[in-house]
Amino acid sequence: MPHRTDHEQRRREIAAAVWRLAADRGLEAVSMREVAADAGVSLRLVQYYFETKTNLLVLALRYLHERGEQRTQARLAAQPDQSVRGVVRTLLTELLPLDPERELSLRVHRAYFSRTHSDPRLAYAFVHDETPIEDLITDLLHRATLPAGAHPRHEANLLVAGITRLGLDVLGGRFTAGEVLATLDYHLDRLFQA
Amino acid sequence: MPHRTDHEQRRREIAAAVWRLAADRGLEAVSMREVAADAGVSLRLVQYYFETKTNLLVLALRYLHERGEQRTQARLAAQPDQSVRGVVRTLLTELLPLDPERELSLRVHRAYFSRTHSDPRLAYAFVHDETPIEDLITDLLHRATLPAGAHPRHEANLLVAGITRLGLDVLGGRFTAGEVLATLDYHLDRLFQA
DNA sequence: CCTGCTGTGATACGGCCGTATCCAATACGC
DNA sequence: GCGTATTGGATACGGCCGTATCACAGCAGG
Repeated sequence: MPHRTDHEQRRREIAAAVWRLAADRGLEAVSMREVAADAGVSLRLVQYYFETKTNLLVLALRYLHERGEQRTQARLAAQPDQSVRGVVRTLLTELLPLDPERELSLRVHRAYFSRTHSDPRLAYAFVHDETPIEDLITDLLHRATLPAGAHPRHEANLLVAGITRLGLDVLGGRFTAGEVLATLDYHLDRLFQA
Repeated sequence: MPHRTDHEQRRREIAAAVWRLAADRGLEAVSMREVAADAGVSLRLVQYYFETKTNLLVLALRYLHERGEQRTQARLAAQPDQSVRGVVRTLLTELLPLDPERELSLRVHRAYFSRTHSDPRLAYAFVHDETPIEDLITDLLHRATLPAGAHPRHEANLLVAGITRLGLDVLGGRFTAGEVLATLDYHLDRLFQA
């Protein structure tokens, strides 16, 4: 056992255990003991690196946000279609469980969601760690040629809120990913009709 | 038959305590003891009328759904504007916290939401107790004259999902009720333009 | 009148929780 | 090479949880 371990790395490994537990069985299954067991370390270690449970939950969420933003940036940079429509579509499909990683993110967010409104520290982390995507989409829509009378802010608000909810509906089996993508593309067609 | 007391009535009173606790402090604050204290009865009584905690949570949710459907029916019957647009608007504004009763409903739903995906019995109650409103809206849109190329199913899906999410955003203070109503009316204008 | 079922109280039990404490092993600065 | 800060294990503590048990009041039907 090395003397000098990489705290940051350790914390990320333990946070990943939080993600797995929260995604599979909800936040109420995330206890210090369960996290330790899932991460393959002792209870004491989890205490050692995070001090308190609230801290653990907040940091695990922050790490998840970081990873999400990196993923979004990477996907934006990598895609061939750099049109406004293409960028908007990429931003919105980040909110859907289209691969295991995005599905994990969504499940963890769902697990955190309720607690977010009864625990102030979690609420802060939940709200402040992410840039409001509505503003981004609104700006992008302003930059494009839309049909007469189209209102970027109202369009962005419903798109973001709707796709966010439809992503959760996919998790819950109320819709398939294909159905949601069809709905999304229908609305993009409507907005960006040539 | 019951000896003295009205079981149904008792259960509803206790369920109301569940609502209050869940709305204020989340589902994790709903313990048998807290519910008993909030309802002003003994722990034993809660056990007596509901047997188990899962039962308590499921029935409390069912009562809430019942009340919501009655409220929707009443509002639909009472409103002067019986046009398709008017009915669609009423159905959708039922999803927003526009008065204390709808706000309570929304807060309770938010509290239940996460647990819904880790507890099978709650999941069943959550999904099966409510008629899928998307189908209703889709039918209504089919019945109306929409702009060329408008697709009722896709329009209904985004409207319902979006307004559902925006209602929660109002609870969280990310939007005001006025902003959300403006977004809703913008989209209704778009669909029902004369 | 008594037997028995319904309704209610007080309290006990075992379990998991978050946190705290005590202690052992390591490896670097000196 | 030795002390000491860092890293980690084992275990204890007090609290709340869901559920179970024991006791008992009052009305019902024989």
